[in-house]
Formats: sequence, C-alpha cells, structure tokens
Amino acid sequence: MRMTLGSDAFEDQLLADLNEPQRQAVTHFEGPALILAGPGSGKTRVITRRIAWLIAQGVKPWHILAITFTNKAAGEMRARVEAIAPQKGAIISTFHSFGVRFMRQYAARLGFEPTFTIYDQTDRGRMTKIALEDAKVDSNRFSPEAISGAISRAKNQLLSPDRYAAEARDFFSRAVAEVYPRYEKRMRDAGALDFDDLLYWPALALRNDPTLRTEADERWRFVLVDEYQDTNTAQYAIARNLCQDYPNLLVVGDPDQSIYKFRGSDIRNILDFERDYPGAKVLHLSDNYRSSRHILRAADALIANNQQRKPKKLTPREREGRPVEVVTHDDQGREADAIARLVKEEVQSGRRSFRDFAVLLRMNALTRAFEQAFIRQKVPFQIVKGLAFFDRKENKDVLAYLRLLVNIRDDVSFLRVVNEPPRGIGATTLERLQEYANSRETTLLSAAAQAEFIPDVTARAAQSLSAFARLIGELQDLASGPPHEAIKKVLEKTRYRESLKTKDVMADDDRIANIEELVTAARQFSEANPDLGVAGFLENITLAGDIDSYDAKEESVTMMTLHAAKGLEFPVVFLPAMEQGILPHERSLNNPSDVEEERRLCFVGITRAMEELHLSCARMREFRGRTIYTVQSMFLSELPSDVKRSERGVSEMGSPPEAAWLDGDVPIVRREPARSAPTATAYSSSGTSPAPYEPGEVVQHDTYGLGQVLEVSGHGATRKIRIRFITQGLRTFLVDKVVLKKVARDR
DNA sequence: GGGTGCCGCTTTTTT
DNA sequence: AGCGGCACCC
Repeated sequence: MRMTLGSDAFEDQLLADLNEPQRQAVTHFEGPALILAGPGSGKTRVITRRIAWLIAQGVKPWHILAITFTNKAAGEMRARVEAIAPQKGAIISTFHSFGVRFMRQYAARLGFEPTFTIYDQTDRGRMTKIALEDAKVDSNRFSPEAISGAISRAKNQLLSPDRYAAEARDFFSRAVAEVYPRYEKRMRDAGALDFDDLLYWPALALRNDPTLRTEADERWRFVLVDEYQDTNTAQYAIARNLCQDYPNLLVVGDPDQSIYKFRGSDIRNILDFERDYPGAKVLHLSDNYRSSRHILRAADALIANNQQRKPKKLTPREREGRPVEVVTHDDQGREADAIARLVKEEVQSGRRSFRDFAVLLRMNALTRAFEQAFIRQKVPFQIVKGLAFFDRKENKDVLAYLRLLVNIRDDVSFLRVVNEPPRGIGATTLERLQEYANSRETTLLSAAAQAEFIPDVTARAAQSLSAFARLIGELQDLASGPPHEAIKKVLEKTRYRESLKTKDVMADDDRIANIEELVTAARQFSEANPDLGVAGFLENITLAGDIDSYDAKEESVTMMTLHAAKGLEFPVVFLPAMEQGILPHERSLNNPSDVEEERRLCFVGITRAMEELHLSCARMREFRGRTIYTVQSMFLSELPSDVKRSERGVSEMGSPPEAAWLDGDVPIVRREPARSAPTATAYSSSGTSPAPYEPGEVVQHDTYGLGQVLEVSGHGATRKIRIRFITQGLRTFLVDKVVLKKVARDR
C-alpha cells in the first residue's frame, strides 16, 4: 500500500477534472513512464498535478526534480504546484539551471571554482577565437562560429576532446580537434562554463563518478522531464543516470513537436524510450482541449506527410469553429497590413482584445513589415525576442565589469572592458599582454598588474594597465554586495557615463537611459532575491531566454518565432510568410529529414491556435535588399480541402491607399515597402546637403519607426532634430548623422 | 602605437 | 545595431 498523507478528499480534488489517461499519468507512482502528449492535451496540468500528488503520497518535495524547457515555464509551474501542494521545495527548473545548481554543488569535486562565470554565445565565440590562435589555426579558413558550433555539437554528444580527435577525419574536423582542447583549457583557466558545459560536465560526472552518481540519484528520486522530444544526448545521460537506483523517470513529450535538432536534440530519445527503459508504462494523451476541429484537421493533415513518424491522430474536444484561412497577398507590406487591419477591426468591434492575437514567424528578420504595419495602424504589439536590452553594448560593458569583479580570471570580460572607456590600451599592447600572460600561465588581470615588466609595452600603456588592475582590485569587494550598488560604483569609478557623453555629442541619451534602466533592473532583482547577489544577477541574465520576456497579460499582439511559441496558445494565430525557402527554410530543402523538422515547426505553429488560424503568403518579398517572386510553401498544399483559400490584391490594384493617422492629424501613405520606397526620399550624412526637415513632417527611422518632427535647432554639424516616435517616444538626433526617410503625404 | 570614422556584413531556429 | 577590417590622422 502506498503511504497516505493527504486526505482522500484532497486527492479527489487533484484528479477530479482529469480524463482517464491524464489520471493514470498523475497517479503513476514508481518506475519509468512515457507520456505521449499531443498539443493541447493538458500535459502541463498533468505534470503539476502529479508533483502535488506525489507530495500528497508522502514523497518529500526535495526528492522531486521536474525539468521544463524554459525558465518561464519553470516559474509558472512552480507557482501552480505551490498553490496546490501540501509542501514546497520541489526543484522545478530547466536542464541548464539544474546544471548550474549541480555544478555549484559539486564544483570542488569536479575541479571547478564555485564562482564560475557562464559564457553566452558571444563570449563563447571570443574564447574560440583565442583558442584558434592558440592552435595556430587560420581563422580565415575556418570561422570561429563554425568551429565553436562544432565544439558545441561535440559536447552535446558528450564527446571529449580526445574522443573527438580520434574520430576526426576530414580537414574541418581536424581543425576542430586542434581547437577543442585548447578552448576547454582556456575556459577552465578563465573559470568559465558555456551553455553546453552546464550539461556536459554534469552528464560526464554522473556517468563516470559512481559515488557522485549514487548520491545524486538518491537525492532526486522522482524525475520528470517535459518536452522530452527535444532533449540531447547530454540531457538524456543526465536523466538516465539520475534514475538508476530510483528508476522513477517520467517523461512527457510529443515526437511531432521536436524542433530543436539544430541544437543537438535527438528525437530518438523519445522514440526509443520503451527500449531504453523496459517495462515503462506508456500513456497517450490525445484528446485536444485547445483547438477547433477545423484547426486540428489542418494539423493532422499536415503532419501526416512526415514519413519518419508513428501515425497518430488528435481527438478534438472543441467545437467545429471557423474554417482555416489561407490568403495570398501581393507583397509583404499588404500581408502585414491586412493582418494589422483584421486585428484592429476585431478589437474595435469588441469581439477580441489585442492579447488574443499572435503572429508566429520562422525568422526574427520577418518582424519588420509587421512592426511597421502595426505602428501605422496603431495596434499595440510586443516582440518576444532575446532580451535585446541586456545585449546593448553599454549594458554588456557594465555587466562585463561585474563579471570581472566576481571572477577575476574571466579573461573574455577583461578584454571587453580593459579599454572601455578608452584608456590608451590598444591592440598591440593587448597582444603583448596576452603573450606575457600565456608564457606565465596567468590571468590577463594579474599580468596587467605587473605590466611594467612586460617587454615592448610602452611605459604609458603599462601605467594604464596597472591602473586598471588596481581599479578592479579596489572594486572587488562590491561583488559581495547588492548588484545595483556594484553597478553604480563601477559607473562612478570608471567614469563610464562621462565617456559616453564626450564620445558622441547627442543621441547617447539613449545609452545613458539604458544604463539607468540596468541599475533599476538590478535593484528590482536584488529586492526580489536579496540573497542572490551580483553573481546571481549575472547568472539570471545569462540564462534568461526569449520567452522569459513574454508578458501574456499585456494588452498587445504578440510577435515571436515559431520556436519561441512552443507550449503557448492563443485564440487567434497568424502564420504569415508561408513560402518556400522561409517555411520550409531554404537551408532544409536538400535534406528530407530537415524538411520534416520544418513541417513539425509548422505543426507547432498551427496547434498554437485555439479558435482561428490564418495562414498567408506574399507573391513578392523583399529579401536582403532584393525583391523576389516567391513560391508558396509546400505545406499549404498539404492542408485539407476544407481550408478557405483566397487571393487579395490583384483585383484591388489601382484602388487608392487607405490613410492611417498619427497624433497630429497627419495623413500618411498607408503602405510603402520596407526600404527605398518610391514615395520616400532617403537622406544621409554624406553627399548632398540634406533638405531641411520641417516641424510636423512625418519621417521614418530605421530603428524607431514612424515619427513626427517636433523641431529643428542649431547650426551646421551640431544641428539637432527632435522627433516624437509613435512607439518610442521623444528622441533627438544630429541632423547630419541621422538617416531619415521622409514619408510622403497623401494629398 | 592608439584613436577615429567609414564600409559592408550580418540573419534560421536558442538554452 | 554591432562589429571586424581598413585607411588615415595624431
């Protein structure tokens, strides 16, 4: 008999609104289990209930580990579990966050400092470049990106440098084999781990260290893994090794939604689960509570075209709904406008609110046309994209200072800030410094401290270097305080703000504002997590992903990539740019199994929709500066016959453009192509003298979109222009520097 | 030896 | 929007 801690009434409540397979999944107790869960089948609910149920059975929360795909999902799940479970304390996190936890806990045993820094892709690229030089591999022949990508793939497959080298045959692999061990040594010396390391080292440790493995297995007795179809070899190994003595691994996933092969995911992990875990209980959740029947038929019909797949059908539980629409437009501008207009009409009529809509795209680059259309039609939107805020140069600089304070061995951060703001330390000096540090096997920072002993470094540069080293030394105590205090002090001592001001006369207001925002973000973080400190703040930023910035409550249309949309749902979904070369992406076209992954991606997009699904494509599209005639996506022809197909545009040719309105009653042409429109004139700093801008005039800025000129002041090179942008507020630019397009008025 | 300004490239998807 | 490469000036 099982232990009973919760009352029967409580248990009934946990199971009350579940269907039979869901109930079985929740109440599966010990032993491996595979839950094949189609889209909209309530898997999140199953996982949360199961955690609560386990705790109600008397399982201690700290014996439970639940792995989700994003930090956001982890946070939401934790909140839900804590709301219904009798006790808190279950670990709910992503594989990567779990990796961090694991590495901090076992750092000493694995030969790492517990204060390690986490390197993102950019950092990884820089370190690869250094390793490339160490290996004397010609970086013109092989790009650092290609090499670091190969190293990443190797780590995802748990291939150590030695094993990789043993299998390296071709030219490229041999180069990678030379770089890989040097990269690894550099990373170790810098006290840094990249994203892949967060899985690689725990996986190796669990595999090779029986004592450690037993201990970890004992600690995490019940393991749940969501989105199992997108696990890679390292993640597979982690799960596997945590579940030997306590073989209670329950995985949830859907092979039809495997979309991360490019980052090492291996769909075989889920397909072979029953073979890997004999006796596993297998449950199918195929009832779909999300989408209308029309939408599900489209999804079923599309995915049925995949060859490498076990046939399965989604069972509709919702209403018939409205037919799926496929619309062909003349060009991307009209496509975006049509969507913006439809959204607006639906909201104005009171049928929907802005947050009911999502535009899902294959590539980030496709958002442009929609931004413009939404701005023009005053439709509020949010783009769910990598926290661009923390990617801004000024913020990255400041964060690099913090990283250096936390970990003085972090050479990549050192190189980033050593001459930022400029201190008279140039490329030549840095090269000498690196040579010196290499020969002495020391960090760049400590080499800088002894700069006067470095041959061929000028006295001046040496002085700058040692002053820099001293500065970092003085600031180091800040690492143990709250992050916003550290940032403030860094800004003050480095005079970073001042350096921004003097470098470029205007338009650096932005940068300063960004830094102020960073301070605010740091303060908010430390208020919410007073015990985590500077290191915690940095870690949080690095591990934060795209969707983590998505705010479902915000009253706006959501725009994001198909990848980011996984796990979400919206009443109305738009899938634009359904064109050959975009979806499926051109780089998948010569490989059938890659095309199948693109089809799965399309399937994920379709199944995000609850009530309405609108697919569309454009006959013409501007792509990398060229206008190309498109071919409809092959996936459109795979949809069932009950989708409603229509063409827009051709018959409407010649009809006058509809006017949209800005604040000040300024009519503007509704639609013009993204760049170099015939109705717009481009002005730039070089060449002929720019035509004067007049207050009230409507202009377009590449970054800020449409705005209205408020005033032009000053003379010559310092002449300034103030513009109020529709979405971005007030900005000031130098007339000579800023590139603006005048937007022609409707007469 | 360092700083500055300009050009051209970038972009498939991401923890 | 950022960055590497390059030419040019101090």
